[in-house]
Amino acid sequence: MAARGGGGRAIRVLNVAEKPSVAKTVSGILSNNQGLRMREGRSRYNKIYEFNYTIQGQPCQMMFTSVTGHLMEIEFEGRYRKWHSCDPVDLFQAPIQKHVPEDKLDIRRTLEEEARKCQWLVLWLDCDREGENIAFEVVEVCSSVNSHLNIWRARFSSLIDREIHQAAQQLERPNQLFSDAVDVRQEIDLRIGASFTRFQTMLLKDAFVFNFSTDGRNLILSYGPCQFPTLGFVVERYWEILAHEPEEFWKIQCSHTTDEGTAKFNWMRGHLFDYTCAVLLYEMCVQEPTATVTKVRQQEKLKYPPHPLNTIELEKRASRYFRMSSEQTMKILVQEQQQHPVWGPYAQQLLDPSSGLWRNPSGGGHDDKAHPPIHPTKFSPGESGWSEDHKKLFELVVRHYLACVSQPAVGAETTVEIDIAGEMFSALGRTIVAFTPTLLTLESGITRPPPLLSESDLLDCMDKAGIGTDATMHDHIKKLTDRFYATKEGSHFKPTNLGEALVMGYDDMGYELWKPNLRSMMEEDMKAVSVGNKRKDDVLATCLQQMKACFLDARVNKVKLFQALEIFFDRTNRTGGDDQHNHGQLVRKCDVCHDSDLVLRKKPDGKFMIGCSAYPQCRNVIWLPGSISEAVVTPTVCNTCTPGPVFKIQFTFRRLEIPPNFNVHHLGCVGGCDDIMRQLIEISGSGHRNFSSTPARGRGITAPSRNDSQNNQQQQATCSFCHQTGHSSSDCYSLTSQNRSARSQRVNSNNGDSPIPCTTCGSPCVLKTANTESNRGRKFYSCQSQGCKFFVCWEDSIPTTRGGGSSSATTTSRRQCGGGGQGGGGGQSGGDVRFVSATGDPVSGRSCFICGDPSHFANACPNRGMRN
DNA sequence: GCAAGGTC
Repeated sequence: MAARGGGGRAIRVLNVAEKPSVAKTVSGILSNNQGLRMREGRSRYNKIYEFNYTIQGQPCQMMFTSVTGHLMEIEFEGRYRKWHSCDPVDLFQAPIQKHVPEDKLDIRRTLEEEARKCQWLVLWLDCDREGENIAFEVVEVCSSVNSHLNIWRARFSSLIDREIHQAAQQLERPNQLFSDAVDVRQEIDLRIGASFTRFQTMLLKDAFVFNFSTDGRNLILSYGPCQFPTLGFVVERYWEILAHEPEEFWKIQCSHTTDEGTAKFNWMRGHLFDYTCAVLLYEMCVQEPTATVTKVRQQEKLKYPPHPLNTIELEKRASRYFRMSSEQTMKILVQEQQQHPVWGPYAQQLLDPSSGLWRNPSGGGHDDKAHPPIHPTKFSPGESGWSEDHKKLFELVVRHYLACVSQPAVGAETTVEIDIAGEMFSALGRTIVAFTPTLLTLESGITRPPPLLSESDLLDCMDKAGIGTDATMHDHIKKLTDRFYATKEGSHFKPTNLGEALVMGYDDMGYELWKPNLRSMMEEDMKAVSVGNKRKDDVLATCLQQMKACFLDARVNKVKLFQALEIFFDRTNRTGGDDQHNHGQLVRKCDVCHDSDLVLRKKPDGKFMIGCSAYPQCRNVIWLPGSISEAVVTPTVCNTCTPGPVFKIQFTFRRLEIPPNFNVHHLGCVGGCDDIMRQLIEISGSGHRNFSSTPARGRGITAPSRNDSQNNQQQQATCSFCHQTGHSSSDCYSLTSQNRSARSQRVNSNNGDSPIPCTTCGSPCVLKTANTESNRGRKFYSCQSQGCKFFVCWEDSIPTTRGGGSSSATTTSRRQCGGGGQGGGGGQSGGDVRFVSATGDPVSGRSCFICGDPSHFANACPNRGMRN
């Protein structure tokens, strides 16, 4: 710390913590609970503590208050807040503002009032990026009323006396770069989330009959950079389960029973999928059954203590051991602890240097900079007023902590390997010399798919991929059920049809928007901003540019979303609200030809028109004012105009092209009842006239053209996917999972004689039959490869004629998959040895090798097994 | 009516 307050007089210091409890605790520590006074602030929860303290020899009169997390929020400027007020793509550049929301205004008043009276501001926010950003929010509020404040940052990671005093004595300056990284995250999250959510919702919500109850709530098909990858994990596992093909395998079981008990030996090949081969080996063992012990290995086994608990690990363990949800766990966490009758003595022993029990905890490799590993802060018997869950959780924290600081457990392990007719088996923990097995059988088993993801698995996936923070992960999981994207069955998550269809739609476009990569890339960029390796504005511009390109492309390919949803849901006769960009949005039935629809379209020059969808056979047209900048058909039906329904249109006019007494926003009707519309046509002319005043912005329809990239020559790299400059396709946020043209070539080149290859892994797809009312009996292809993503397309949408080979599409083998194989599809793993039979013939016409009866296999033979 | 991040 460089500066000091003036002279010997006490200076007034405003201290601000991230939450009320920290303000209270830190005040208690710094004042040593002497002369500590508390008074009310403007906000009910955020008290103000007062005490005297000395910083670097300078007497200080301390005022200590708090905020409750972020003080400010970002939001689009007013005219972009209504869903139909603009094209969702505009949200990638719509102006945004940071403001203190209504429910935080009282906290702002407290800060303003106190800041006016103070010379110093000391920020006691958490020492992570979010905390740094909140610090700057506090600075903004306080500086606005007192520009002379000397601003300091206290850095601490736990509420321990020594650390708090040290932080107060070694004040630093706040770190702008850390805060910048959060500004970038907030803006990207808002723009991507709002644009895709509005797009998806308006496109699909009214276009399908969703056969589930929304409990009276408005259905929102939200997209978020955290919630969607979380859904992705759930769907991906579900697909692995669906794609799992049970496969029979064979293993030789061997055990030896004596008076001391039974030793079970595991076949070191694990299991074989080739029946003939397993039989051959088994027969060799049966004919020559003496087991020779080839190796006895005795070694000391150390069981290392666990790493200290971080919040996520605590949530995972609480979920696994107690079936407590992560949300519950967070709530139950406690601070109080005293001498405990059970673990108290062990703790005392640990602390005794002469016991030699102590060992410094190992590093877990994670550091969020804001919190130390979870540890008991005090002792508590925990008997009074604690719920059972409360006690269990506390015991977990204490026991885990004691384990962390203990020496590893030492055990002895004996491995015995035996040889029967050249086949090796092994057993643990027994010492035997030579023997004839009491049991030697050939057993069959079947591979099982992995289970659905549990909450603990899901938290693990999110943690590994960096999705969310320890405080928000359970919110993202909960959002999946709130949005009807997934259901919780027991402690496992299963995607709903809606959740699966959305992921399928984007996947089929070739996008990885549902995968964690996007968030991981953003997180890397945030880190680069926070250490000064990348500039805030550059990261923002690049990311938004790429996501906008991705958005526009997704809109062009929205038919994929329709196709995916059609598999599960029936269509309504309403088109989606986004349809202006291809087919037009339905306004009413055409009153000239009485056959087709009048639809609202945006022309390439940016002007809007309403014409008959049967053009050029029917040339009916309704003229619109030329001053319209945006027009979107709403679900609202005019109750005056007939024949109905005539859907009202939300218009936005260009301010300079309409008289001042007209509103730029107008929910209008084109059925003839709307005087405002008539007047505006008279004043500004209709859309077919050429106005030179304001060139049309032409947004929304076309993907970024090559001209865009040519205009910007100073950046060399041009992405081959989104055609944006400044990055290559490998760094593109749009993250196509597949080259799109290669993808369509694969489907189109199918000559009908072979099964449709999966566009992801190349393995054959199977034909399935849809079971919804409108598509019942319609066939679609889906990849059945283990661990592969799902490729889906309707059979009748494939342009080529299939020549009698369609039945071959119903058979598939997962071994033909070129890209699958990971993802833990089989419940059985390890030791899989696959044999190709010597003749290469398929194993057919099997009969029991023990008795020769073709009615059963050896595993079901009454004569199976061999006993001494 | 939209995100994710703080926190009560």
